[in-house]
Amino acid sequence: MRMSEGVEWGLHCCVTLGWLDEHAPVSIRRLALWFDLPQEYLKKRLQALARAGILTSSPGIRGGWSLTRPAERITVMEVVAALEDGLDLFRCTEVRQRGAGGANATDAEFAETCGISAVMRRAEMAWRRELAAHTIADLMERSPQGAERTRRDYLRMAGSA
Amino acid sequence: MRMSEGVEWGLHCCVTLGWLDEHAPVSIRRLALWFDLPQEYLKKRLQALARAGILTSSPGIRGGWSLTRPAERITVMEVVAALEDGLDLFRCTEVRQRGAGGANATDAEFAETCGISAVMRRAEMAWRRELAAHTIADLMERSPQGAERTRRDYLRMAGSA
DNA sequence: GCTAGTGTACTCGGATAGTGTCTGTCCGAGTGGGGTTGG
DNA sequence: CCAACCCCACTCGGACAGACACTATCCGAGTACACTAGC
Repeated sequence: MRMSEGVEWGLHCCVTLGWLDEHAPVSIRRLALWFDLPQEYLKKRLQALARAGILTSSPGIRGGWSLTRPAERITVMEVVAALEDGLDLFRCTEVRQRGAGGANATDAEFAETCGISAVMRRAEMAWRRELAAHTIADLMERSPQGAERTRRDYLRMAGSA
Repeated sequence: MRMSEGVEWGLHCCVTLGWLDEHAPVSIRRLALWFDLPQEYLKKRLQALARAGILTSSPGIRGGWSLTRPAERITVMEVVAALEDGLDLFRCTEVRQRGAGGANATDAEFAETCGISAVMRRAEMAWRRELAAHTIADLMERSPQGAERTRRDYLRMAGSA
């Protein structure tokens, strides 16, 4: 069970787009160059973020990607949810009802949720709560050096490439 | 990102083995029949739990599987960790250091951990903490009907099959 | 009666194959701005 | 000088292929108990 790598890419891109807000929109080519990521696949991930209302894309020769909202109002949870389709870490398949073990149970017993499922759900909620407690703006503030360097080097790259 | 189904199976098996403690060991054939699961693959999952010191297997005609410890001292976290190899939901690949974006950074900047990685780690810790707070015994107590029914029907099944 | 041998029901570990998701690439189609051409 | 046109860099969405983990099955080998055969 590993989270898809695209989540990391998406978060870095959101932070970078936040830093480069005044130079928005940023093209996928430059973003891919910036992080040395496969351009076509990264595009797919950003499209997923667009469908979730986190990013906007503008077509045309000066087009590219930008945040739809101020970074203070985009939680890490939203980004993760947009990039991980189902988002259910644990999916209860009601094993308890299958086979000889579940054959002679009353309906009442299965009416209440499986204890295992309940514990898993609690844990997932704790995980989500933590992710929802942090925003893209938090991540931007966390690395002021990165912000400065990104703005500086991005302009240099934009000039040459 | 979905947790492997074997985790659910493993937890149900641990709870069942806890309930059937006095009839231990329980053979893999009966466990697979009990939940209508593929016997050979379930065996592999239980072997993983044995490697983690959660279950013991005994060979021979009266052999089978049993818990190594009282259910009060087996946490859900342990079972999940044993069945999910890596267990790192999020794995930081240091995207920030790659490409043009990381080219001109000082070493000092990358010395401290990536903010994204830190947030993810916090969330994972919250998840693990919740899983570690519950034991197999908790799950056993949560469904007294299941306990009674399991003991009753298991004996019936053991008699016929 | 005791011992050795045999059979059975289990476990262990390796080998192999199907399936689904994640990763990655390619292509045709659409769009907006800028440069060019013609009046 | 102005307007119409064309080109370019960008986006969108679908199609497709490879890598990898998860799921599933099969097989040979080892082990403990029960039962049987022979002394």
